[in-house]
Amino acid sequence: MPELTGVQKQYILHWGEMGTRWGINRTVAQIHALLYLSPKALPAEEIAETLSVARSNVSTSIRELETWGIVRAVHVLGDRREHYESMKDVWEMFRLVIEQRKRREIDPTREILRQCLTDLDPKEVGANYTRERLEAMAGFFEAVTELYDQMKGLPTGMVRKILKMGAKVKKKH
Amino acid sequence: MPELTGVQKQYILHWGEMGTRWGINRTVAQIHALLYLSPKALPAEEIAETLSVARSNVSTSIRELETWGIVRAVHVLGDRREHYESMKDVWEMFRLVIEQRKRREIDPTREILRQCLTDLDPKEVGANYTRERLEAMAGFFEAVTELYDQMKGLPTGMVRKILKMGAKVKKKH
DNA sequence: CTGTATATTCTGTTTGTACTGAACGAAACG
DNA sequence: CGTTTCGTTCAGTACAAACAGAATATACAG
Repeated sequence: MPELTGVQKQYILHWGEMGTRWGINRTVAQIHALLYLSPKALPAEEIAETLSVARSNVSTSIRELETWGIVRAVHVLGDRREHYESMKDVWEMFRLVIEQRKRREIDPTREILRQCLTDLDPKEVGANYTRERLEAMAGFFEAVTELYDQMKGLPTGMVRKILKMGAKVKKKH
Repeated sequence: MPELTGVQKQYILHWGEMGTRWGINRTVAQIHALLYLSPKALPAEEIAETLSVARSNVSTSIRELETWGIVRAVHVLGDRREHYESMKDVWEMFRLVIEQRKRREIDPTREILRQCLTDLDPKEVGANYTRERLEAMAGFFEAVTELYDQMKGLPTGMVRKILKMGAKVKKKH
């Protein structure tokens, strides 16, 4: 992946842009896009050059991608540099990312909601209303978690099957 | 909603924190949390005081929440200020947010991917590999869109039913 | 029409994050 | 054992988003 073609550039730039919207930093997203498109693993230096960012930036970004488990270092014979490659299975990549965001964002929220419901003093003003609202919110997060648990084990093709079944159930009503 | 109770404070602060992680600004999220817990609509001033933020900040944040359709202004007899209230149906709220984020983030990405596949010149080096990767990614986004379309019309309880069916299908294999 | 209350827009400031370049450290090479 | 090559960490800088407060606009009351 020496010089980028127009299409590659477009994809990488767009991916970087999308990343920022999802709370993922632009460089991290761009590096991932680059590695995803690259048929072979790339050394840090080449990534830095290709994207015109500092090597230190590449270093920390790669670290983050590794933490997520969607990029890993591989070794090339006769080269002592680390080469980085992206996971290519798109479904698995998103599964990993979602799993971890769930852990960091959904789970703590469920926890807080439970805590709030425990702490809620029935004597204070409006406690009933507050409880009602918190319980509605908590119920939603429980359902989302359930949904996640159901989906996480499913192989790729399975999702579509279930979707079709869902469509049928919907029609009946 | 004059003074906040401990539980309310906890919820609002956490919600603000979560917001930032999802690319939603803290004040917007906090205001939403406040209105969600409030049994009655609140005027801008009271929101500003309760959360200790500038009224201008409240103004723009409310505007954003209104754009999403999860907060609206209501009028109170004998008071010419606008009072704001949050939608209380959690599922509907998230449906609205997701719908709009999909429009702004998923749809353009699908578009770009299609564009990239069209623009891809078979003659340039590695075109086959690039196409393979882009198609895998495009396929994923198509599936997500399909999933979204299937789900969007479903009433709340229906989701669980489908999940149960999914669980069964899974067991068979 | 004038004054007052409310809402919005604008401008400058603050704050937090991303990033660079340099310093440092560690591993391989000769 | 010194030198070179990589990789990481650190300190300062740059940038973008969020925010406060002032200025402006709008609507209502008397």
